[in-house]
Amino acid sequence: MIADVAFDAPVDHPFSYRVPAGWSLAAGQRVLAPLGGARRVGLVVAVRDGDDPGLKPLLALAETAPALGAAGLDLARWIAAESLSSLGSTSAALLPPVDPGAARAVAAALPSRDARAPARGVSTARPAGGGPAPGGAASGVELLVGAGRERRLLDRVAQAPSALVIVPDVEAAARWAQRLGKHRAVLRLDSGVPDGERAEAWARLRDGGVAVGTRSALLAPLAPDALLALVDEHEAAHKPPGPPRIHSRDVVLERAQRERRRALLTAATPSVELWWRAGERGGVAMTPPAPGPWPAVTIADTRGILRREPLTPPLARTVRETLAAGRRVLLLVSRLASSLACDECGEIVRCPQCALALVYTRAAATLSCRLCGTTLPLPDTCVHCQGRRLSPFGWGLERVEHAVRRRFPKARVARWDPEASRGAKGEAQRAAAAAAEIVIGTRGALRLFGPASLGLAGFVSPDQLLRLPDFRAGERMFALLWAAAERVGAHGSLVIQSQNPGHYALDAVARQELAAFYRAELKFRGELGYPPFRRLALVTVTGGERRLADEIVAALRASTRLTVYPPIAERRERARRIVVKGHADLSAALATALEDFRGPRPRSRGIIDVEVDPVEWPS
DNA sequence: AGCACGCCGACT
DNA sequence: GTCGGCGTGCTC
Repeated sequence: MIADVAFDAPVDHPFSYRVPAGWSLAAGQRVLAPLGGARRVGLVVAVRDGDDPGLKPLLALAETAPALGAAGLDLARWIAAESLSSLGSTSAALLPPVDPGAARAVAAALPSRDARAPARGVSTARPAGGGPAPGGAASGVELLVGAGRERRLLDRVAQAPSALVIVPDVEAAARWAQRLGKHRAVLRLDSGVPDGERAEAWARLRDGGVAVGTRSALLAPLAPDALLALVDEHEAAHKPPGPPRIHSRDVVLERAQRERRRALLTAATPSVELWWRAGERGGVAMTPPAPGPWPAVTIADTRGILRREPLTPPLARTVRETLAAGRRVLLLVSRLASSLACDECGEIVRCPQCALALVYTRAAATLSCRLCGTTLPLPDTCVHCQGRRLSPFGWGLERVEHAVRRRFPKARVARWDPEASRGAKGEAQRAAAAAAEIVIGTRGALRLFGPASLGLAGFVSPDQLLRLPDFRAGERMFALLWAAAERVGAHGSLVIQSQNPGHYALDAVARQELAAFYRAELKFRGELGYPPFRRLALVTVTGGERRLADEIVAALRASTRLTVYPPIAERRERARRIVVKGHADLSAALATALEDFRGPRPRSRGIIDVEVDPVEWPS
């Protein structure tokens, strides 16, 4: 017998090994094998008949039963293909860590057919989870939005015979394990528990039960009637850098469809992509959200002012009233963006083709588009109001803190700095923030406050988010404003200072009307050919010869399915970034176009990195 | 990804 | 005369 094994390495072809006599081995099982002189863990992707004396033998089993069944392995293949990544790196990121102790024990038990090797490991065993639910009647994907969505998810999981709940990060996993664990035991598949416990949870879940995990648990084998859930779909942590290079939501939707499984997704502010799929044709059901507690929302126009003083009279007044009422204040400041806006009307200088905020380079006195690469000289006047003052002005944490201390000298003020919020320094800062009456921070500071614990959330200049050179800038701002409103609740205030007071995102928050935002945003996305109507990919070319990037552009241009924007030099010198726009078949079109540059015998030196459906736009 | 092999500078 | 820099290339 020969086993084909995929490794966590940037080679996307498997390596073949001889299977020692007497072993029971199945695709989806991890093994230890010699590779490049080292013992490495790999995933068996196929077992076939044959005998090649030139092959090295496998060294040991890394687990007694396959971590993935046939369906799980196939889903991993789909993710790898969809993200143009290797199956080895993709599956390594989607499996629990191998317990080295257990691996040794398994090795010691072989090659004798020891009773400790469960029958499940035999290649004729049933697929480990992933089989279609009997009858197939239970399938369906539902999006839960609005007030009470988490309560509804808890109820639905409580009613389900079995469930896998995917959350954005380990902290959320601990929190949800506690919430779900009130009535029944909860298996944890995230890195917040010891590896042994995690591996055991992975193996037990296929027999039923409720499990919580981060995206690394997306392929966990499930009982046929298990519910699949994804919490806070809008969180960026569902697609962090690194493998698996796909959004967890896309895996959940694909898995639900393949396995005819019920799936629930919750979000305060769903991604535009998901909201669109919740429309008539997308196959995702959504109940219109019922209005929940909402603060009094004030939008303060800052056009033409706000150069010396970060707080407008409405915001300053509300801060004073909130402090007088003995309640806490959070002032939200956004990171400075390197783009220009009109001081008079607030209009942001944008690319005429792409509508992205143009990146302002002071030294070169130019504006350039991060998508299409267009570079323009600095304009003299605002295209909207003919105003003559265009500036990169913005408020940072320090400047706002200084101004607030001057204005409210008796108040306890603390700054919440995302850079310093970890470690011992973070603890001190956390304590200071917990005792403060006014906290000045970035979006991460919202986590400091429980529901309805805030008297006032004030946005000093959320327009800075709109100035980011990202087509999701509006979505980001909307999500942040909405999250703040939810934290304030019914008995507090939300004050939004803005140079764009008529922006549809502000209007939607003020009216507590989710649909109003998505209507306008989808119109914008459709007109300019952004997701969800078209798909994007970033191709970054590093190293190689000068001509490599040009050759790749030529290869991509040859595809009728792709629109290619010329390369933009990255800050890291020698790296050049190409933006590609495509359709639903983007991954396949990219794979075909780049065939000669990838694969086992690449025709070129240099690193070609492909990020499909990027969430974080490099700026 | 590791890890080796491979040709050009500062050391016992 | 060697030790070692990490640039290219392979790993079943």
